[in-house]
Amino acid sequence: MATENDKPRASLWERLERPAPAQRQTLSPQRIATTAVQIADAEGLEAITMRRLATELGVAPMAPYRHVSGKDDLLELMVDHVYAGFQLPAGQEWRQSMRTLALRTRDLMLRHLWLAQLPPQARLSLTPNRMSLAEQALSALDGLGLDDDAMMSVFRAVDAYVHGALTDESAVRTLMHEQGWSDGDELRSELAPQMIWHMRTGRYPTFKRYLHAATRKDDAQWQFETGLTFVLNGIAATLAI
Amino acid sequence: MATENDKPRASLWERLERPAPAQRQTLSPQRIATTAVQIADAEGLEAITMRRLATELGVAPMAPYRHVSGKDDLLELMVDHVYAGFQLPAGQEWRQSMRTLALRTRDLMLRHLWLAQLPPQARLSLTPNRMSLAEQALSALDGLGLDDDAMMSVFRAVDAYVHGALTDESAVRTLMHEQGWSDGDELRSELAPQMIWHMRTGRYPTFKRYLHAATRKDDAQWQFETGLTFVLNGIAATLAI
DNA sequence: TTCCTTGTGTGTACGACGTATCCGAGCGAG
DNA sequence: CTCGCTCGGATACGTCGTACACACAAGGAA
Repeated sequence: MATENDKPRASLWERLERPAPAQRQTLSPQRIATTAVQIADAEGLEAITMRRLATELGVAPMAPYRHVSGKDDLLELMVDHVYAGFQLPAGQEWRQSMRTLALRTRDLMLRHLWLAQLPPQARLSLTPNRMSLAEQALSALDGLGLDDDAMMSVFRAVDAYVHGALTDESAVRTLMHEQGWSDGDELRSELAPQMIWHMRTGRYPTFKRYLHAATRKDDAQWQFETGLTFVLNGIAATLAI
Repeated sequence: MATENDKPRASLWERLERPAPAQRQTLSPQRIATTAVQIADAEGLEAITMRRLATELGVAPMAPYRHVSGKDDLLELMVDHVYAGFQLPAGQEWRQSMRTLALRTRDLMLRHLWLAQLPPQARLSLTPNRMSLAEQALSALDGLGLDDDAMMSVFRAVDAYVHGALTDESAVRTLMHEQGWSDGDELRSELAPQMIWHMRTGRYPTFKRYLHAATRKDDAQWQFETGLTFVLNGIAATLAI
């Protein structure tokens, strides 16, 4: 016969919403999520270890497994935790809503750099708070005369841009954090030898010119907003909204 | 005194370009890169293990360390390897160039799903082939009357959108590959219980409507191109080019 | 020739990791 | 009281990245 997994065990979110039988224990999904997020914020995603988590919780290594089925589950829980309370102001113009969505997502991802490094499972996970965010975004696009595919394409385009921009931005910050570099100058001075070597090959004249002439090289905020403006203007121009 | 790292050991790329002293050995960075990429393409990034790599090369576990300083170095080598030969057709309109850049990057990332899962170090690494790509993209934007910051912002916006869109797309494919699901139907039928449970909560009416009414839900290519059109139209409209 | 340096692969070993499995203590329901 | 459930503890296994000491080969200097 097949393996005995016929009853596939209620999903994480389903279990969480059940009555909670006398929640008096020292461990709970909430506490686990909070602690794990603290660790990851302070020391990066690699610091997230079932053992480290248990230590931080003052508990044996296997104890968290009672509440979380494994590391993948833990990561999903963390994602949902940081998205809690993400609210989009209602009743605004679509453009303002999408802009707010983008800026708040950026803030969130800069506060939790590990969000940009999650494995595929955790990226795709349909957590309640992320579902809620999608719902809010879609309903901000409702009533503009767009069909459902178009509405989703707008949301997805903004979301894709934001995540793409933030993978870069948080990779830089993660690197700085890991190396203990404090500002952009230190970063540049450490990476300079590599860059200089590349430039000396003479293969990248346009890039070299950029390095010398650009004035916004380190203005991540400006770069993000400039790209965001492209995206929003493109949506408006293409869909005539 | 400080640690004795005063001479910081030539960078990976610097070493690679040196004359190569009698390349008669069984191991070489090329062979290592090719083998590692094969493994990752076939079995995903988690299958990349120094030991597994060594086995595949028919060599002792520690042998590759002679050519690659560690796993991070290996990943950079792999990235450079798959970007080899990425050429943008010259002499085209900026819009066509950016579109080609986007479509080819998508192809590349779908062929090598692990590109979307790299750790921060490997994402940022300035490999020769990626530098060359940046150079080509920037020079395709040269001569349009844009200043250097604007040129880079165009490149970065397109790149950010592509990477953001592809993290989703390759997460889906990675999941399907790992689980052995062959098509989108199987994916959906496996994820359906989760989704149905969420929908039953009644919290996501707009999203639910989308699920029922949308016709492009599974057309990843259409979604990608639609978003890309937004971005390119937005660039054109904003910068008047 | 002989020696010695330099580059390359081998063997062994260590400390961390994720997690399977078995235990026992506590407690509410009958 | 006792049954059975829930929850944390203890132990253990296999795998990971990689430090380290060694062997062996080729080639230039003596």
